[in-house]
Amino acid sequence: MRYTIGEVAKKFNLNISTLRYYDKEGLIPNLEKNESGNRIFDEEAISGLITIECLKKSGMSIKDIKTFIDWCQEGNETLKDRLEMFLARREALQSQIKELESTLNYIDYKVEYYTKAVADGTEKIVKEQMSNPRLLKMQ
Amino acid sequence: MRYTIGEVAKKFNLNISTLRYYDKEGLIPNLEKNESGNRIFDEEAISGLITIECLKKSGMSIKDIKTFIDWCQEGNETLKDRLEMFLARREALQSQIKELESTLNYIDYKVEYYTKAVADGTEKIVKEQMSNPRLLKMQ
DNA sequence: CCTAAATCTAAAGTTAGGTCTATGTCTATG
DNA sequence: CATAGACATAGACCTAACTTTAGATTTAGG
Repeated sequence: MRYTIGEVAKKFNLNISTLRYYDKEGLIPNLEKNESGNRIFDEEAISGLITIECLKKSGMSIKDIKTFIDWCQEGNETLKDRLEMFLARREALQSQIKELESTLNYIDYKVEYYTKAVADGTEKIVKEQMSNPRLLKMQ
Repeated sequence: MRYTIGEVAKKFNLNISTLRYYDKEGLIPNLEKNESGNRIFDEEAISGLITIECLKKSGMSIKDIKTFIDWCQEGNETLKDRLEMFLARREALQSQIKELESTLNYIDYKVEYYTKAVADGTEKIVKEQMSNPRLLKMQ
């Protein structure tokens, strides 16, 4: 299948200018254009965008994604670099998830705290009762 | 305990100017100053900063954190707002974690892919073999 | 065929969240 | 008691990742 920029924008829930910006930054190599200059996204471009979205979600910068895309163009010589990059991304993601889980734990405590405060109609009581061990552990 | 801005910056691994910026933005209400104007962070300021860091990690903007801090100053009238905010934060965090886990799943696939590619010395073989079901599911 | 909607480029503008600079005062130590 | 290091303010600057604008061209449907 082949898509216009508008179709792709809708598909990925991205702004059209974001796609043009990615193209300008070199994230979509070999992007076809028709005779009058309109971009045509083929399966390869789409699958590239899926990877870009994934790397973005993993916290990578556009610049670093560009480096990866360049490696892909360079062929088998860069396979090891690419593997190492994904291994590093995996580590990064795993610790991000751990951090979010610990943040969630603190939020859970706050939910408990304010649930009680709302029930009491005042913060005073819960403030005295919950000099919380979990909170102390976090510091 | 009472701390100088430098000590707090070290404790939280924040830039000194970031703390001044937070102060300017109103995130640290009732911050004491000594006679010559130097900031003094007491237990309350520190515990506020812990909450700020937590809310930041949960993806909240400085502006929204400010709204919360203001609610805290306003007293018991805003308890319900605060509870609702933390409930919303919890939801947000839970879906962030889910999204990161799904991203991790895709990265895992890429690791597998490139591990095989590196072993083969070429991408060609793995590219043909792994027209991956997991990948297809993601799209 | 006509016109609204989609696309193009280049370049300027925006936003969040800091970070840095210049200039001056304060403080702690040998 | 000198002086290096910490702190202060105001305001300029920075970066990433878009987003908007202006002005021109193309495409698609009635």
